[in-house]
Amino acid sequence: MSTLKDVAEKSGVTVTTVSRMLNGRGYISEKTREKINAAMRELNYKPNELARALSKKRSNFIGLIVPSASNMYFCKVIDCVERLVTGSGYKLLLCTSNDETKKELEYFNMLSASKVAGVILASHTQNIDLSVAIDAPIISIDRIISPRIPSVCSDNYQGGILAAEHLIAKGCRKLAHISGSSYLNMEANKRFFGFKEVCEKEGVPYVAIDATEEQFLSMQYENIIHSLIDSNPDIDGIFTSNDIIAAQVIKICSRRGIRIPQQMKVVGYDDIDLCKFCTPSITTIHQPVRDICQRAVESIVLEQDKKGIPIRVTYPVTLVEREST
Amino acid sequence: MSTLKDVAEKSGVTVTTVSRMLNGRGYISEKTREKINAAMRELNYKPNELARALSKKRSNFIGLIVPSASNMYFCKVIDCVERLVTGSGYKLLLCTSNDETKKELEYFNMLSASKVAGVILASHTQNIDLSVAIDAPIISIDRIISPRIPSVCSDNYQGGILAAEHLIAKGCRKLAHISGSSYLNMEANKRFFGFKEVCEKEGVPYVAIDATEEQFLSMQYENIIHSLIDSNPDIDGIFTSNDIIAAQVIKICSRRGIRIPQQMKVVGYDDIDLCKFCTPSITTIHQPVRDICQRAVESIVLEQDKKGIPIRVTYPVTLVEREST
DNA sequence: GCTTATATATTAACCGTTTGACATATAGAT
DNA sequence: ATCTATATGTCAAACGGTTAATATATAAGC
Repeated sequence: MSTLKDVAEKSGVTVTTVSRMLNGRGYISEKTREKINAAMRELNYKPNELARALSKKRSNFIGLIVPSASNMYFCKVIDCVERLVTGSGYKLLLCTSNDETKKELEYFNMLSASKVAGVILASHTQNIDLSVAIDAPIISIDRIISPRIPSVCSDNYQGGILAAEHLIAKGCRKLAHISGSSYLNMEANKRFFGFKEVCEKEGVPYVAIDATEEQFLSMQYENIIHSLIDSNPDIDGIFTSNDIIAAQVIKICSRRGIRIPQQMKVVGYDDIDLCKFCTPSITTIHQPVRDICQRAVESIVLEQDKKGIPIRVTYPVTLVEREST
Repeated sequence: MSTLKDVAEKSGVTVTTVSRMLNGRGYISEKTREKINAAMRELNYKPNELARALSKKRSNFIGLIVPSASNMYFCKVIDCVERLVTGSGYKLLLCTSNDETKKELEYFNMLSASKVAGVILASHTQNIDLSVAIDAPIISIDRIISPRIPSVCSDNYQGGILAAEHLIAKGCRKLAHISGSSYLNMEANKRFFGFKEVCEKEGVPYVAIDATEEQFLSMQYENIIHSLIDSNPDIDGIFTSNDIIAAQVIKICSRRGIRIPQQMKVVGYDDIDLCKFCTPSITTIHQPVRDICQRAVESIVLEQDKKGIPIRVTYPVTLVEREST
């Protein structure tokens, strides 16, 4: 593996000159530039990123912490972030925390030790001031972690409003809401508040139940869905806080012979691919994941040059109507 | 941010002593060990991983290249690999190649420049000898890339056999096979060969169609499914090369009023979460993703110490029966 | 008491870059 | 011919670790 020194020797200049060219500082004659380029090509030179980062006291890694990579919503986040990070000349260090604070802290230490350029947090960690643990910009996605850490969210409150309005407009007389684990993501609770507000304004009765953290991670909600329907057989519309719950509602209704959308209408949340693949396909609230991720990555990149970034950014959501309503 | 030197000064020894302790080389008195530990704690010292890697000429990053992170099968791979990599003291650099050779090469150069400890390839790159591009162990998942690059696969041929046998045992009289893009993953083609062999042995007629690369990436197979059914209205069993196609078959049958499993039986491949969430749920061939990933990560770790690893490893698959058959 | 083995600490070079300080060459202005 | 800008290049010290070679202290063996 050839080094800067090899390139310098081969092209008859010093390492400083080569480095200067590589980093676009100072002046370089066209002739020298040519010589260096030729040498680099000939030696198949690739700058050692570790040495470079050590010297600059900053790597071009960006850390992304998600609870899990097997949850389809986070997959979308991972996919978007990876493309954006790479597109901006950085590299993605992926961390899955299982939503455990202990693991999140370990990852923070690890990322800090690798001198990452920034961290994007899509995992919980309520009320922990992580900024002390790392000397790099942090930004959280769809969660507000502490007053000082910037966040980029979608309009969860509005999402709840859209869902409730849609169900009511479609003729539902009694609604239900099933949330993910409200403990894990306080922001997402706003979906319920929006939903609730509309129900109350329109005088439509509703019930609400909350899944546990364990259910969220294992993605198994059958039990609570069954008991919800058992104890409220008159419900004709369900708004779920994520699409995975919605898919299971559909499954259970089908088993129980409840026809969708005739007897029961379902609105999910997130708009993951699953919505399209289900039969019937799922009406849902579309989160602008791409926009959110783009903002997050941009923030990290901008903060490299100490440019100020807004502390709170909110993107609008939209309702996507499919077969389940 | 404190350094080794700070720790050494604070505990009244030299950096070598501290480093020696950190790396568990040579001898350290219990007293010294205590002093150093106290100093490290007090200074909240974290070794700079970049410096360490530079010095050792090898980082503890492991690169994973997948076509896309939004495909549910690869999500599972990402999730498994991340956990295993972290569990072995490494960090995951995630790369999404879109199955483009050019991008894969770029990623290889990038990974090489970051002195990764190894690369796990779950993306195509047929017949390119990537080992020249990087001085680190490479291992491919579910693909055979070149004679010299080790791979870990599941038994695709057997998967095809299980699927066909199951459909025939369930009473199907005419079968169809829809493959992903056979161009992208030659290994997966063996699923068809296994399927074909059983059909021929049992004297069951079949048709086979192949999706395009574009369809694989966009996950939209509706067109070919419609035309398959249009031109072969007598098919009563379909074996698809991945679960996403299977979900769409179910969707289209439902639209066309073809009842599943009564009039049409469907077997998918991979056993991603989607199978459970679909209505009806999907019978599929289960790939032991965890085992495969574990083997892959272990291989990379073992090769750090130049331990030999087998060039080809194959894991068995199983059929998981659900509602679609 | 002297030699040897074992335990512990030190010095300094190296990993591959970046970069501030400084040197030299060239050309234009006076 | 001298002075000043401007262009081009060089030296050497960081960055934060690792590690081979070497020195010193301690205990054991005879």
